[in-house]
Amino acid sequence: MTRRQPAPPEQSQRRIEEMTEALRQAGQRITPQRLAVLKILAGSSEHPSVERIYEQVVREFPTTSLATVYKTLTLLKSLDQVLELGFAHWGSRYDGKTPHPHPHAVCLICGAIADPELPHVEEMAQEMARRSGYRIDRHQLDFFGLCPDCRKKA
Amino acid sequence: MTRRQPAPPEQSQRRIEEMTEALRQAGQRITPQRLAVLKILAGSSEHPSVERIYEQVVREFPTTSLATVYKTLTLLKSLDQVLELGFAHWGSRYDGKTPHPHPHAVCLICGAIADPELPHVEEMAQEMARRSGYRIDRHQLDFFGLCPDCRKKA
DNA sequence: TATTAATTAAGAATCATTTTCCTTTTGATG
DNA sequence: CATCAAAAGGAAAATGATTCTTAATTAATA
Ligand SMILES: [Mn+2]
Ligand SMILES: [Mn+2]
Ligand SMILES: [Zn+2]
Ligand SMILES: [Zn+2]
Repeated sequence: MTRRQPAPPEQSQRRIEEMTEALRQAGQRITPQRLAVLKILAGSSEHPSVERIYEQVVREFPTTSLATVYKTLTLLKSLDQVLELGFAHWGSRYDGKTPHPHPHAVCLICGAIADPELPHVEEMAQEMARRSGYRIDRHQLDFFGLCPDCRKKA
Repeated sequence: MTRRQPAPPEQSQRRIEEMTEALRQAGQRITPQRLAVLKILAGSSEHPSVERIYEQVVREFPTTSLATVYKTLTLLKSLDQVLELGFAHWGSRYDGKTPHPHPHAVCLICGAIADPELPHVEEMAQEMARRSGYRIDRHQLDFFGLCPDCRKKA
């Protein structure tokens, strides 16, 4: 007897547990639909859109509505278990693997999103706080351009 | 006889001329409505919203429609004469004084936006290009928190 | 099993922005 | 100055992502 679904890699597994634990601690139920959303967030590094998450949840639970996906994301956001990348013109994208703020490279053609580690980000946030007088709580640092694939094709 | 309107400061005046010149070079007409939008953009450091710009234009030209403001902003964006700060949840804000990308501090309570000079921004963009393999064309670097006023009140 | 609260589905509503379509204005030309 | 074509403006409808509302379903637990 073979597995129908490939087992999630351990790192993804760990994130699923972190997220379910966060929900439990907040007194929230782990429903099948929520678990499906969690798994997609923990297993995907493409920074999926709501629509993309919904497509995948519907495969497993065909009656699921978009609103449920939105609500689950709002809930996870409030627990800092997912990072929302809010774009004005293309709708939001979500990162469930690395839920704290970090910089992103965004392809203007195909929408691919990469998140390489960048040094000096925290220093920059502190410098911004110092110079502006604002208390800085979070940031969204987006660099827009063309991904390697689209550069070749362009 | 006194002036009804305060004369715009020279720096603002220079920006108005730059913008009108850019429109002319693009073969676009300088209509009264467009000029009104230009003046507001050149004279305001609050990073006004569309709504805010509209309010002020309507004072001078009461029949102006929101669509005209949107169309003018789209035109100015295409000429790189205004910088759009696109926020997913609060609508866009515009900077006509400094139309090239630069970092901002955004108050989550009152919506105030500051733009102190920050060093090492270009280095960071280059580092992002190097590490991601993307060709980076522009960026939007937003730091969210509380402005000095709202810190006191909170 | 009964009680209660949480969650869900489905569709309506919202809100910023864009589009459509018609009217007005503009600038060139005679 | 009169005429005309093109550009721009105005009003309202359309759009699209997101949120809200309501009623039905489900889960927790007494
Ligand atoms: Mn990321
Ligand atoms: Mn600015
Ligand atoms: Zn690409
Ligand atoms: Zn404030």
